[in-house]
Amino acid sequence: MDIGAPARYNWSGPGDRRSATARCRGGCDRREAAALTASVSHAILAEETERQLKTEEGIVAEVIQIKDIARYAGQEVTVRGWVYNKTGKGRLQFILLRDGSGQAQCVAFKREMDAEAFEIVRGLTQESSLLITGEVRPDERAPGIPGGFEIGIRDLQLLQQAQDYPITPKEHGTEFLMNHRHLWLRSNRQWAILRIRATIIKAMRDWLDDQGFLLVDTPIITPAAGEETTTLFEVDYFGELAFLAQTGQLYNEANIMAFGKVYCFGPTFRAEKSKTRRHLIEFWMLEPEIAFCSLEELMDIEEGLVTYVVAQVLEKHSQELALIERDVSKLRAITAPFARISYDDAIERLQGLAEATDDPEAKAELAIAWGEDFGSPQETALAEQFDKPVFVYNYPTAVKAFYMTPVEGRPEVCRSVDLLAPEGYGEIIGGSERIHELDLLEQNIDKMGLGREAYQWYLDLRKFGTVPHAGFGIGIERTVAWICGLNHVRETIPYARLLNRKYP
RNA sequence: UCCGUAGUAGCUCAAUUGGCAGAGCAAUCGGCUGUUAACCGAUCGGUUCUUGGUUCAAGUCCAAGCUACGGAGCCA
Repeated sequence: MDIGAPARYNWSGPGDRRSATARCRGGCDRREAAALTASVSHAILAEETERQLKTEEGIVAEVIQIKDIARYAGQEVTVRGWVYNKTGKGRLQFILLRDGSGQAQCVAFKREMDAEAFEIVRGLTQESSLLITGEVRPDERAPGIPGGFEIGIRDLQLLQQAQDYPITPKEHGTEFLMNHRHLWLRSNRQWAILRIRATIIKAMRDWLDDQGFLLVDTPIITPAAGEETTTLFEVDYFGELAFLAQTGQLYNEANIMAFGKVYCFGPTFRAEKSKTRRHLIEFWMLEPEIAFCSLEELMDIEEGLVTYVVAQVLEKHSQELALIERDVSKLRAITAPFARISYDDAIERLQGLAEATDDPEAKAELAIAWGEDFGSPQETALAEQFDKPVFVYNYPTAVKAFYMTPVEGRPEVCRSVDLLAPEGYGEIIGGSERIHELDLLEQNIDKMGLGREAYQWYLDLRKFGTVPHAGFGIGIERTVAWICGLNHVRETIPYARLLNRKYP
């Protein structure tokens, strides 16, 4: 469990008025400064004021980001941020200041600074906001991100003295942390995960852009179901029924006929009553779609995308991966090619595993007959046989969506492929060749009872220059959970929407 | 929706066979010149999830409900 910012402080009660700047910018008396706290605080935040301050009395030096601290060794700088931790040793005080880019230890010696400024340091509470000015010096004892450098405090300006920050140094329960998600984001572990998430999304988009894909946005409010009607959120669209999108795929199929290779990226919504570590009600998905593409070519693309994303995270986030204690040797193993096994083969392997085990419980969990879709324990058992993601292709047509192409001469299976992540993270990608023949698609829509009217535009695509094509969807949160080694997707998104949670 | 576990101080938890409601952390006050979730001393802190029941006596037993967590199904 993640712990919050540690803090120890033993001075400054609620009645104290310490939220004054150490020195008012007009050179005014400190008592006046206290009275002016609010207006000064606002002013400090303004860019113009910052420039003014630089010209006065040396309170503010060059404002830097803590991630760049090593470049400023020996120089006086100003950092702006929040108190992540404070350790008092009497006349010596340590502040761990975070500024969003990193963390730096700031050290206050009573003898070396103004008495009142020192008292402000002594009274600092967890998550109080302030500006600190002082000299950067290398010190191998200094913790931080990156660490190894600290700031000897010469002066500071308190913006706000925080009171009773709820996330304390000891462990907290999931419910408490999720109720305080807006504050939990400040904790190291959450900070690291969400930075990696951003890189994963950027890497996916960079790779696709470089491969000649075009980002083409698809609607969030849609007139018809993408797949099944039971899992949709309904929207009142000026008196008519509409739905929140659960996929952009059908629109992607229209878009490839205009642009060749496209992808959409956005939130999708599923009103499923799923309550597992792999499910969110609102989740983000990236969906590429390619004209003139076979299932084999689709697997090549997925493999290229996933290996690039993992490599980018390894290259850019060694610091964050260390912070969340991810075993990076497992990630370094993620290189092409990935194993490709058929559904038939997968069933045989699972039946073999079930036979091999003596544990009756495990035997029951693994039991599967041809034609059934994999359950969660089966998916995990299958993926455990590989130390890389594994492709499983040609699933039974009956368990897959209506638009997937049947295999020629063997219509009971279809040209579909899932990518299962290792370490029990399950399916992160689902994709297929799409049916491009009008008759067959119409038959399937009728068979599923979906109603042709709603799919007229989709059927049009098979009338005006239809071509073989394929595409897939990759779930961002599952990918982040796997790459970060998290046991639940709720930590992979800033504000998770779960079965019983829409707050904060 | 089903199965399992839990709900006690702001947080994380303890409380023997049904017999005075307890600790660590946080907060508050004091001490400390190299801390890494610092440490030491003191103080403050309670509708034991709710409702009803059994009992001389209920945090503990019974019933119903609520909430959360873990798992299943469904899926990315």
